Amino acid sequence: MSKQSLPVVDLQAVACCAPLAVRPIDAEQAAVVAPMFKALGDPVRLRLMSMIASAPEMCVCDLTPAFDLSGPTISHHLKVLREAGLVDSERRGTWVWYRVRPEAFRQLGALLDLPATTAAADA
Amino acid sequence: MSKQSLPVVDLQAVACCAPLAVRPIDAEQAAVVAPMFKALGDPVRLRLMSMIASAPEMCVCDLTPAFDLSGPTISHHLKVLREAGLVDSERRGTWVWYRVRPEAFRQLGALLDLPATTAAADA
DNA sequence: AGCCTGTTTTGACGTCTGTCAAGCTAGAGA
DNA sequence: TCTCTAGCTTGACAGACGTCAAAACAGGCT
Repeated sequence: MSKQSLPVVDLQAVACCAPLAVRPIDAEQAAVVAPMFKALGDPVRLRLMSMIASAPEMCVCDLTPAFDLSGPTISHHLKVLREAGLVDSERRGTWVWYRVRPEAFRQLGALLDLPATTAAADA
Repeated sequence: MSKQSLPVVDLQAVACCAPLAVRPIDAEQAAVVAPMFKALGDPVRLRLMSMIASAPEMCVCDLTPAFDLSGPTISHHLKVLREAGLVDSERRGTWVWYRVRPEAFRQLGALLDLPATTAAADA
C-alpha cells in the first residue's frame, strides 16, 4: 500500500474545506472539524498550542512549568490536542517533544477565511 | 505614511492578535479568545455559523428547520454564538435575523495564520 | 381585545469536561 | 540490577454543557 507520490497533506488541506463563509458546511464535515475548534476552546490548550506552534518543537518539561497546574492536567490537555490532530508527540530519550501539525493548522485557518463577497457586508 | 485614514476595524484585527504560531499567546488574551473557539467547537454551532456567514444575513426561521433539534436548542446555540461575539442578531417584525461579525471572524483567522518560518518545518 | 406564529427563557436531566491525587511506565545512569 | 526522573493513565468529583418540554415574550392579524 505505497502511496509514495501522492501529496496527502495538500490534498487534505485543499480538497477538504471551503471557507465557512463561502458555503454552509455539511453535517459530516462539521462533525470532523468541530473537535479541532473545541480543542482550542480552552485557555490552557490555546496557550499550549501557541507555545508549541511558536517553536519548531517544544518539550513537555518546558510547557508544564508555564502553568499553575499539575502535570497530569497538562498531560491531559496535550492528549486532547493530540487526539484532535493538532499536534504530534515524540519521545526522544528522557523527554517527550510536541510539534504542531501544519496541515491541521492550515485547514482551520482556511475555514476562517473571509472572502471579499462577505467582507463587503462589513463596510 | 499618513495614518489619518486608518480603518478602525483593522486596528482591532492587527493590534490585538499576533498569530498563535508567531509568539505564545498570553494568559489574558487566551481567556478572551478561547470562548470564541469554544463556540465553534460544537458541530451544530459550526453549521449555524457557516450558514449565517454564507449569506448576508439569515433568519432563524430558515436556520431551525435545517436541524433535527428543537427550537429552544437552536436558540440556545445561537445565544452561545452571540455571547462569544461571533454573530449579531436583530429583530425585524416577526422574524429575528442573524448576521456574522466580520471583525471577530477575521480575528480568529488571523490567529491561525501560519507564517513562513513555521511552515518551513512542514517539509 | 384576543389569538396565532415565531423566538427566547426557564427548569430539569444525563453526559461531558477540567482538575487533582495516586499509581504506573519508559528511559538514563550508577 | 536498582533507583531516580519525566511523563502518562486511572479514578474520582465538582461544575459545565447539550438537549428537551413547558412557559414566557414579541409582533402581526383578525
